[in-house]
Amino acid sequence: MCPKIVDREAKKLEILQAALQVFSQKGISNTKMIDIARAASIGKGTIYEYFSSKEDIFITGFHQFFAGYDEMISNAIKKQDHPSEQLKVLIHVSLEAIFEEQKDFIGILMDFWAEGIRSKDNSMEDAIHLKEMYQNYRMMIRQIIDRGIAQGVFRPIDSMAFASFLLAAIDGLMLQWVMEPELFDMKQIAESLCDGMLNGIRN
Amino acid sequence: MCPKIVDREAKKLEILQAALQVFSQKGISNTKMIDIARAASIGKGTIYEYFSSKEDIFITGFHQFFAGYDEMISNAIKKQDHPSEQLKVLIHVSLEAIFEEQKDFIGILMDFWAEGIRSKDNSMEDAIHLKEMYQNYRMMIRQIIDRGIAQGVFRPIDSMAFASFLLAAIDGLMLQWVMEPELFDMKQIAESLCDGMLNGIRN
Amino acid sequence: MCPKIVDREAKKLEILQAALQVFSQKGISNTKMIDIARAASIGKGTIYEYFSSKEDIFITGFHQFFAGYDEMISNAIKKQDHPSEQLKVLIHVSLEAIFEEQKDFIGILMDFWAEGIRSKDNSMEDAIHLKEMYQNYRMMIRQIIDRGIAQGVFRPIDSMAFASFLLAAIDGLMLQWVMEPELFDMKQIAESLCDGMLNGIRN
Amino acid sequence: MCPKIVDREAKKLEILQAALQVFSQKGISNTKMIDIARAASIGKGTIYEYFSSKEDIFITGFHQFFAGYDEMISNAIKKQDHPSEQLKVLIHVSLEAIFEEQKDFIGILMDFWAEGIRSKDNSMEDAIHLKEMYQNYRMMIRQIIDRGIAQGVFRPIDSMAFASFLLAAIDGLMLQWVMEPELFDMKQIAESLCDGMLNGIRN
DNA sequence: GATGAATGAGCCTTCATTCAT
DNA sequence: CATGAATGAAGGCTCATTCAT
Repeated sequence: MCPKIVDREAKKLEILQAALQVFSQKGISNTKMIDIARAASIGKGTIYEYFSSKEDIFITGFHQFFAGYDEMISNAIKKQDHPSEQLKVLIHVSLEAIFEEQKDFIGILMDFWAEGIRSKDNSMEDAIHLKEMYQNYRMMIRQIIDRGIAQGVFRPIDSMAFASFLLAAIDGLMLQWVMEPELFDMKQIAESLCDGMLNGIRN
Repeated sequence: MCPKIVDREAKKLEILQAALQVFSQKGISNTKMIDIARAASIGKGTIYEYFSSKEDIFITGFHQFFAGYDEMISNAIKKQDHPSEQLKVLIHVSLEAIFEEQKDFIGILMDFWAEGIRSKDNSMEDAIHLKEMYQNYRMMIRQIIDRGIAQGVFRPIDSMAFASFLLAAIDGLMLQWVMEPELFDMKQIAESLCDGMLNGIRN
Repeated sequence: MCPKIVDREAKKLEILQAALQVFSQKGISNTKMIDIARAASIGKGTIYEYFSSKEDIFITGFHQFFAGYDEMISNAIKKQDHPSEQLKVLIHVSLEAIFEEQKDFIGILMDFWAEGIRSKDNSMEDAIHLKEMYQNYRMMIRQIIDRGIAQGVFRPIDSMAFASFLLAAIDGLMLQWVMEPELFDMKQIAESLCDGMLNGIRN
Repeated sequence: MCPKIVDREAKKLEILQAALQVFSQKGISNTKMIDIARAASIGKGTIYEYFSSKEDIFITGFHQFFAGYDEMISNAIKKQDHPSEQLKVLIHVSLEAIFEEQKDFIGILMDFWAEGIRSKDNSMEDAIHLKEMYQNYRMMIRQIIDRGIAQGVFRPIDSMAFASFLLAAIDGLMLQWVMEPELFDMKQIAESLCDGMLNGIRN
């Protein structure tokens, strides 16, 4: 709470934002410390006042990125009451919000993905936990479905399998969007996905 | 056609296979030229007799990998006549065959994906064409659907959108499988996907 | 004489003590300015209010260390009157006192030694004068011997050579003690050295 | 025995010699890899083909240096039969030979010494074993003495203590010689040391 | 053709020193 | 005066590529 700490935290965040920016543009393994320093308008050495290594920046960025993502979706869901609406919101936010609010950072999502997958054979495995992140996401979906089933608005489907398919569809669509943004109208795609999914499970 | 050339081509392929093997195990950016050389049981310098650079190996490997993938699917489809069967086969082969026949190479798929996406901001863009590969894949699906519609076995849906969704589901499921292979029984997942997709479009 | 100046000098000394402490523990080239600052419970920048550089600290510490050493021995000798006793005291103090009174600082002696020797090919040569320190020490011994010879208590030996040998023995024994303190009982060693030396020159 | 190995070993030795040369001139911690490379007339990276790190060079050099020293002394002793002669030879070789045959490398002895002592608080302790080297040296002396006592040529003194004193004298004299080479005539000093030591123990 | 020894550009990281507060 | 955040020069090390044999 003392001003020093606030300043340091703020600056650390600033550097992190700069790093995410650069990661997004050049890819993680192509990003040099000097790039981050320049992006943050600081000296190369200053980065090490706030992060212990390049990997530290990556991991911190990774978590911040997904924490923000999670929070965005959680918040959106909490505002809804009805399971159908919650599912709609989840799909829409997952696919749309990120492009609107963090359009610049979409490249990095793919990078984090790749690195996260790669981290299985890595020293980073303990720090990355992409698996757990997916589990959380899957759980979020399952709970919506299960509540919907309990309330009788959804048919008694295998909520786990459904969650996996929905997750797969969202990720897969993102992947295609990244490659050809001009080909996809995300809003419409999201709408279609909602329709398809809800039609399939509505009672 | 002279034997020398055949030999050269054969050796180039051998190196490529070795490279793919190593890429698969260590990730592309963690693979050193010496690793490839050792895997191919040749000298480090010899690689440069067949490839101009590490990037050349990557790009050639990239294309060979996806060409093989494409061919596998194309061949499987050709053996079928009925659009429903073709769709089934496409899904099964896409999800299963790769794991069965190239189980060792699954890691590399993710890597190529990541690099392919990354190549958008890269000098490699002209050489990678991940976009075109996706287009081809999408087209394969569209043609099946369109023929099915023409034959009256499928409802007159938006075949392009359908292809995108199917592609998305396949990619997304793969992604999840890579992270938690033990969680997914691919055969069953593929079956479910077939059912869901075909039910949605069958006339 | 104004209090400010006294304060400054006192603080400078405080920092120097802290520096010697750290030098002793970590070795000189492994000691960072931040270590000294922390040991002195001051800010890193504050050191530069009292010393112009790390080298300045080293040199000042070097001189203070040996000045203290010299003073200790000189004082001990002055309390004695008889040359034999003076020689005994010199040997005992040289070998024992430092371990008893400055046990913590024994590591640093070796470090200063090494740096002092190294300084021959160094920019520090002008500041270190290890050679002169040895000369002083040798002189101290010579004067005792010469007085002893004059008084007829010692045989008319080559006092310079004797001083060198005694110095050599003291340094060499220290060196061995540093490596294996548990192997040597300094008090006993000192006693033996006294006996041997005095026997050799006593009239 | 195959030529490759011979060449590699020869080159490794060449680099080591160059490194020792530079160590000797600039001190170990002031020696940069580029200095060694230039001294060996090779590229910076080439060093790493033969040594894994700067520390590796230091440790290898350290051992080679002392191994050479040991061998020189052992060989000289073996040529003598009588304990008195062996002791004489040991003293002379220890003090003289190194200056004559490796005059250029005398600076490095001090450096290795300093580093060896410092290594007590170091990760290098396991690799350096300065303590063991001293033990070996001490043992060499003890065996000569013990044999002399057994043969009745030496008085029944404490051979361990004697060895320590002799060692101390040798090291201490070296130390002074390094600082003021012009002040000492090593041959004469060695002669005096022989006389003193032998007189003290001869039966 | 095949090889692996040699290379040096380029990277991450450290740390003595500076300077605005 | 005191401070510690900021700095950038410098160093150890890696590795894709070259080239003499």
